[in-house]
Amino acid sequence: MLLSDTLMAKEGCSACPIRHRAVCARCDSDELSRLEEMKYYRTYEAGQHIIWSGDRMDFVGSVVKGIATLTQTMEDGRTQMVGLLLPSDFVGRPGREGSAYDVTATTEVVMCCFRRKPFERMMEETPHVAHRLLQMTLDELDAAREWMLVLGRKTAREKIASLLSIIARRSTLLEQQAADDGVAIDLPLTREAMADYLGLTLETVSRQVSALKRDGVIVLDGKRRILIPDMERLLEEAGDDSDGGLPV
Amino acid sequence: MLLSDTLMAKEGCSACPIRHRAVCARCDSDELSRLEEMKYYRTYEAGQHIIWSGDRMDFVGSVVKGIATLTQTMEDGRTQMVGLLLPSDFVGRPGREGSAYDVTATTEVVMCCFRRKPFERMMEETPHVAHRLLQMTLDELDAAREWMLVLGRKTAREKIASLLSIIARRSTLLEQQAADDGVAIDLPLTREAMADYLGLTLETVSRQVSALKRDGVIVLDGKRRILIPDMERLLEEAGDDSDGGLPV
DNA sequence: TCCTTTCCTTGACCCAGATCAAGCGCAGAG
DNA sequence: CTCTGCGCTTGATCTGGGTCAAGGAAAGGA
Repeated sequence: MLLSDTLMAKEGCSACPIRHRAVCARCDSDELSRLEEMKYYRTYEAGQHIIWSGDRMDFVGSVVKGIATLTQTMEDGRTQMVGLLLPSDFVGRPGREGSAYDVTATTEVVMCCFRRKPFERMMEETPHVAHRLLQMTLDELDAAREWMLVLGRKTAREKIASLLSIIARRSTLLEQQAADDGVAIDLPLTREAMADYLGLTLETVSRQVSALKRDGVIVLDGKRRILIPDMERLLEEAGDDSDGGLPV
Repeated sequence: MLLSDTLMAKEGCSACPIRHRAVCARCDSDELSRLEEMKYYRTYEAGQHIIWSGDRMDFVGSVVKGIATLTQTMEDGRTQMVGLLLPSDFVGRPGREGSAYDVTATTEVVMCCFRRKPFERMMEETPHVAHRLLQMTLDELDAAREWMLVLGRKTAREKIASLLSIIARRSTLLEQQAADDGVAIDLPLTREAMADYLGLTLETVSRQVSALKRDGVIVLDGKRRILIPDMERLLEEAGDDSDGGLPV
């Protein structure tokens, strides 16, 4: 999700400030009102499963509030997070029956949903929506591939720094804070969830967070609130070649 | 790419047996002839770069013949393969200027290409194409996420088995061999390329391939040709929960 | 108030896979 | 036919991160 779109999302339809614009930034008013009639909201508590892997999925939607995770689990219990869903992120696969992943609410989550069939029908008729979804999916694909580099080739310290910089980038985009004297992020994940995202154990995550703190790369305010005094420094630690990077 | 589509691809337009159907399985003849006028072919030698990361990319296309890889590289030289392109796979990002990855020909590769701008224009006008591309991109996203589990949580032995089963699945789909008495695959990758795909070193790849051979899970015929006497056994070794799996 | 639970930290030790190093085998060049 | 180089294998050793284990701290709940 690009900055400009996020801004548009903020000034979007009053009932659902993010979703309409996120799904289709260029819909005309007819299409907007059709979307309006179709939509409904659902709230999930922290820890609740939104979708189980293998489940039949009869809706698609966007996260409006809160944070959800996409995870895959092997029979023996090893789990890997494959996506992090922040407000404005889309959930669901138009044209697919089932979900391949577990989707779980990390905090309380509000979703804006559409029943899948009518949504798919509308997608067929309104090219803009399909086009927008293609762009969003390409963004997700880029993010997934960037994460493959993190998982396959980075050290534990670099992995932590990568995760923090991605979360920092996304939350500064959403909150639009200038961040001249450092960025503060509210870490929405437990150490275990971070470990599942990074392909590490929670002990290693804890140790590396402590190490980054000891070395002055980050400042902890409690367990979950993290201050990043120097973003450049963090990106260096992450081994990122450019400050830019892809939308996640 | 689904089995049914691959079959359709095989009986598709004579000049380019795979591409038209791959891009749009449901185009009517007008659209097909427009595609026909736009297309051109390019051949790349083994080892040649098709696209450099960061390059402006003025075309999109499909692999018709040969194998190409998608890789990401850090400044210090660590590299991670993020995709494997077999015949019928699509290359390029409609709506994007540059490529985020290096695309390299592993064998001799024939690509069927379209200049990006006209292709994008056509995409706007023919919803089927956009829809088809969305489906293909969703497949790639699923494959990327499945790979995240491999990279983040599997052991070296499981990683090798996962790679072999994915290549076996894909090549049996393409070649349509029944494979009752085992599957034979022509490994199109060096040990180093396999290592880059799996987030390992080439020594570890070599050792684990030897171990799988010793344990009778695979049979080597030279360095590159691999026989899989029992596919179920291999999938077990890969730690895959189901024999099914996603299209890659 | 104390107790329980959940999340986190830190230490001690171990092992899978990395690193360093040597050598094999085959294909193409001379 | 030998030489050379590349891809591959295998051995020896090292180490980053996993595993096991012991608490600490903060947030409810009784």
